[in-house]
Amino acid sequence: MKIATWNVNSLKVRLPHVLDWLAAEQPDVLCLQELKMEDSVFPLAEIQAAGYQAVFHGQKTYNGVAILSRHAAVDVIKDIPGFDDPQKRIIAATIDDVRVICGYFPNGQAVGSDKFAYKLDWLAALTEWVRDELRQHPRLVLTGDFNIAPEDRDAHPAWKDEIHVSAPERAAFVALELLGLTDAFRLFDQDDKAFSWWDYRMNAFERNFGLRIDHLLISDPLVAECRRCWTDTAPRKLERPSDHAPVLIELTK
DNA sequence: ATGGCCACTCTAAGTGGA
Repeated sequence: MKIATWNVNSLKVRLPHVLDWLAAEQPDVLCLQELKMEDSVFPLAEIQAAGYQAVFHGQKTYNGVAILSRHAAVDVIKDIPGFDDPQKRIIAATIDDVRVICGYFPNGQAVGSDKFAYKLDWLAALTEWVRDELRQHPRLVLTGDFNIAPEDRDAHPAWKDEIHVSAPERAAFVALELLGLTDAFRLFDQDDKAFSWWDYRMNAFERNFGLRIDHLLISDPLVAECRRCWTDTAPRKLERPSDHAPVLIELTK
């Protein structure tokens, strides 16, 4: 089973890239973030024509998440239960025997800002909810755009004490791991300076000034089955790319 | 590196992203 995550930064603009990538990589599950569109205009027909089903939770201009899958997605949850939030950032579903939680974590803008406080509140609510989800679904993946680079090696050295790398954000990431989740990327040898996002400005991609902020955290039964985790930088090289690259895991079952 | 980009929006500049 192959499970992927990709912040597409507008599904309207990136739909051709997504369809090409589905055909090339043939993932069983693809989690998308930053759709930036309402459900009424979600391109369901095009995705179905590519051989995928979809559940989605969209929003105009900002946010929006979706799970595309070969097989049916059931027990769908949208938003963090009990957390009052107008921003559409969470969708969860069970596909085959794996619980998939797809999240577009808040950016936070700047350490100490109102948006930073929202990010930490959101992370705390997420953590308590995922604890419950894990009890019900031992085979679980929490994936998406976390907007957190968990360690120094996950950020270009120019990023210091800023948003995405601050101590409170990294502590929140560790709190998720302490639920019994493992950063699949670090199960395997990886290249140095392996990132998943690069700024559109300053030729950041060509110079590899990036961050690793898109993750797949997997529960212990899936750790035992995980044989590969990698970032596919090919879509970042296309004309008019998303600023994020897809990240994938491959499970033996 | 800190800007210079990109997507979006009551199609103008302004907001937000990371």
